[in-house]
Parts: sequence; structure tokens; C-alpha cells
Amino acid sequence: MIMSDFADMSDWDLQAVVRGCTINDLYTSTITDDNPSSCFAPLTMQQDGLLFTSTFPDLFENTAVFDELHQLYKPFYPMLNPLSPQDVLTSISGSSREEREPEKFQDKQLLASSSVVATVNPARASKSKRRKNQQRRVLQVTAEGLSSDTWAWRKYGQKPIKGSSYPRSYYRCSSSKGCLARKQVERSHSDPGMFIITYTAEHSHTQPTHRNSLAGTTRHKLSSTVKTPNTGNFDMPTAKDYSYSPISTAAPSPTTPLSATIEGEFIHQAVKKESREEDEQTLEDMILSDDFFAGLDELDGTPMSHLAFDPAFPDHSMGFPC
DNA sequence: CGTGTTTGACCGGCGC
DNA sequence: GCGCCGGTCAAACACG
Repeated sequence: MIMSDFADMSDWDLQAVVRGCTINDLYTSTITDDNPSSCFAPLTMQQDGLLFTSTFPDLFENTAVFDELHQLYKPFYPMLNPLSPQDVLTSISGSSREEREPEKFQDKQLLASSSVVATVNPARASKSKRRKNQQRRVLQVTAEGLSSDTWAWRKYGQKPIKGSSYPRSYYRCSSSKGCLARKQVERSHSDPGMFIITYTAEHSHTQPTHRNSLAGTTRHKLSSTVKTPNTGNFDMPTAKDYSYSPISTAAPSPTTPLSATIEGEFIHQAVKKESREEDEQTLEDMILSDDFFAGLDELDGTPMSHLAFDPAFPDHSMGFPC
């Protein structure tokens, strides 16, 4: 594996993986108290037909491998984005139908909620133009995972996608004017309880302390437009909508703070797992200590700030003013 | 007033 | 070259 190849991979995959472990622990039922190590989801990197599979315990036991990864990722640390949790992470830069329809691609790959997949194909990437060349990262998250994304997103479009039962919503980062970060949210065709999030471009700023004003985020008018998946329509509900149906067919708006219902649920889970979180933080401190976040520290000014993220209190833990 | 969503129109990449 | 389709724009409107 060469550096240029790594550069094509997601900039924050490693952190997303590490962070995802912790958050997965809170969000998914596949990780049990009896099996803390299960948070180390299998890591699969496919590259030029080469399939590299490992698990985190393996990586950590094999310090040489981890050091290599550490070194390879080091140049990208400042670009790491504290993505919200979890599940599936795919880096895409290509032109095939599969890549243009990540949700189908993921279905094919049978991406489990706890697995992490990073895919890159430099050969194809070089051929493309603007849209083709755009690096994308695809995550499959639950509604909870969706709501835990603490970046401030502003919806700027929604389109029905051919072959998909659900429309795709388009969001741009509203934290900073010049930020090119984009986000697409689409309900998973195979699992309506899951959402396919496609991130495009990087944030050009640090994570905001608080999300922007809530003005306009709760439109009662929406209550008549929110439909079930069976209708083929899909609107991102407001916090109020979501609070009525925590595990509803829709999901919280990315710009909407966690509703009391969801937040309470998170608090409940967080309290439940409190002791284990300490262990995990210790683990993360061990794994990600020293120069791992040196770049982030320079960028953010708050050392280890990202590790302070707590899905139960996203607004309290994330960030800093732009 | 500031910030958000909605939605039809438009643009441009891509496949044929 | 043409048409399809995904992505973006921007006006209108909602909400606090």
C-alpha cells in the first residue's frame, strides 16, 4: 500500500472507525457488555482487487501494522473530521453505476451495521471529471446515528431517485459560508430503518460549538407531508415529529437538535454504559494519544476535543466556534 | 430579522 | 448529438 493510495481514501476513516467503535457500543445491539472487544468491527479495505481484512484487536496486537497505519494516516490527521458514528464507511471515487448508487452498492456488499468498509479505486478515479472525481464517503446509519451528526446542515434540495423508493435529500454545511461540505441523506432501500449518508467534500472549518438557530426548523406544515416509506415519499421530519415517533419511519433533521425523547434515550443509554465508556476512553487515550491528534490540536485549539464527544450531549461536547 | 425548509426550474455529467 | 438523471439554485414561505 502506497501513500498516494492512502491519500485517496477517506481522510478520517481511521478516526471514524475508532470513534465508531465507541458510539456503536451505545447505538447498536450487536455489541454486548459481555463482549467489549466486539466493538472492534472488522476492518476491510479493498484496493485494486486486493482485499485486506483485519480486526482492530489484531491491529493493536500487531503494533507494527498499527504503526504503519499510524504513519500512513498521519499526514491527514488535520483533515480528520469527527464524523458521527458509525456503521459503514465507504470511500468512493469512481464512475461505475455501483459507485453512483452507493445504496445499492452497499446492499450488494451486505454491509453489516457494525462493519467498516473502505473502498478506493484510483484507476477509475483518474478518468473522471468533476462529478466523477468528487470523493464521497458513504455511511449507513440508524436514525440515532443520523441525529448525532452535530454539524450544522442546511437542506437545499430533495430529489426522487430513480430506482429508489425514497427521495434523496441534499444538505450543505451551514456553519461556514465557504464550506463546501455536502451531505446526502437517503433511506436505505433494503432496510428502511437505516439511512444512507453520503458526504462530499470536506469541512473547511472546525465543528461549531452549537448548531445554528432553530428558526425554521420546525414546520408544522410538515406534519401533513411526512409520509411513511410505503408511500415512496420521505421528508426529514422535525424534532417534534421525531419525538412523537422515536423509531419512526423518518429521521431527525440533521440540523435539528436531538429531541428530548431521543436525548433522553441517549442519556439513559449513556448512563447505562457509563462505566464501560470510561474503559473505552482509556483505550482511546492509549490508542490515539500523543501525536495522533497533534494536527487536530493545532487545528482546533482544544486538545483531544473530539474524544470528548458524547452522543448523549453532542452540543456540549463538540466543538468550537468557527 | 436570521435561519431554516420546500419545491420547481435549471444545469451539466454521463450513457447510448 | 440527444435524452436521462442527479445535483444545485433560488424564490417563497415558515418559525423563533
